[in-house]
Amino acid sequence: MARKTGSHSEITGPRIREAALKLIARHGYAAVSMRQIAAEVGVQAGALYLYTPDKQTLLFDLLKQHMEDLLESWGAEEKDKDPVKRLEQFARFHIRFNQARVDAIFTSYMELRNLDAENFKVIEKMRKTYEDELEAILIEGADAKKFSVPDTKLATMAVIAMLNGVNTWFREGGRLSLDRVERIYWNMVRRAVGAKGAT
Amino acid sequence: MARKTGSHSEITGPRIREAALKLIARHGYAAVSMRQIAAEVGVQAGALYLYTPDKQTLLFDLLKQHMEDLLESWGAEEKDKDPVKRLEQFARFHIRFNQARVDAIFTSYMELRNLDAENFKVIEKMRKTYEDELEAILIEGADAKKFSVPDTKLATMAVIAMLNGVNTWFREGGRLSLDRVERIYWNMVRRAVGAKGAT
DNA sequence: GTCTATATGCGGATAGAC
DNA sequence: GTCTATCCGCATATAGAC
Repeated sequence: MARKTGSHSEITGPRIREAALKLIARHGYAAVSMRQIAAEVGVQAGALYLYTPDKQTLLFDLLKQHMEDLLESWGAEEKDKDPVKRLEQFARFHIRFNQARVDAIFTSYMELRNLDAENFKVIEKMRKTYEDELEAILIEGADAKKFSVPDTKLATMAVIAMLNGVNTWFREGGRLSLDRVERIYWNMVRRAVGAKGAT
Repeated sequence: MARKTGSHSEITGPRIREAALKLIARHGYAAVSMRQIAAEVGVQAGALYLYTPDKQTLLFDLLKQHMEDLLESWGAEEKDKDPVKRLEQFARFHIRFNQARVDAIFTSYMELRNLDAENFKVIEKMRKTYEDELEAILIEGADAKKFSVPDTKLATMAVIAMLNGVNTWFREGGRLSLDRVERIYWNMVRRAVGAKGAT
């Protein structure tokens, strides 16, 4: 109400991150200039520095926010007790989450090398935390003789890589619905880890 | 013999591509300058333009040469008649080939978006050709009831994504030998596509 | 909170000497 | 075949007006 004309701080911040994410996903961090981001938002380049101290921090904030979203979203899922069911839940969650944020996912994988050393460590730790969630399922299932995995670490990496692959080719409105893709991938994951029973 | 002092054309060309690949893999195409590439080779920036008309063409040549290597190497493999054995052959070939050229593989995936439209089409076509090699194996095996895959296209993408994932974590001299990794991944691939018999 | 103007440096690419 | 010198534009980031 008492807001001054031309004052938009509450919406400009998010819009900058949105624009930055979109442009960086398409062209890459190094190839996108602060001027381009500003133009996409509809402000001048100098105005961006009211919201971020520098370009590097902007990138870091994008990746950090994404990882927080990911960890919180998975954390908020109601987990099934059965490790086989929980693995299905993870597979479907991962595919759906990735598909809903293609730009953030793509950027998170592509721009890691453009983080400076300290920022990199932070993001890597969060990624590791997420991978550990999957590995914990595999370990529990293997201990209960419900999975047959010679190496849970490798199986973790294999499953995540396979699921991530969906984003490289899936497009809404194509040949297959996302639900069908989830089902087919879950079936491949299930067999890859030698899951017994359930589903 | 009759070569002039300071004339190194036969070795400078390859050295430029080598240096460019190394730097681009580490920092990204947009982040690497022609001056940096020149410094890595030990020449001045202007000299690079004797070997490439511009930076874009240099990137394209790197990716194209890599794809040619890939297609030729797979083409040169003695193929087994049994689709199950041929799938194992493909999986092991893919892991080994990728591991022997981490920079080229990484760059080929990361820098696609930095190719201009025409160059992109060329590389995409070559990539498609390679993927079709895998799909052909899956189709043949599915027809012979040796695989159980509801969708050969998805299975192709899933297998390639899974195998590509090895490069994100495998390091020579680590916990596992490459041969052991190949064996474990082949086992996961085999089960993911529901392969009967053999191994 | 945003703009305009600007400092300062690096980018790709080319010209011409050796 | 390579080097030095250079054109010219765009980059990040900041200062100060409104």
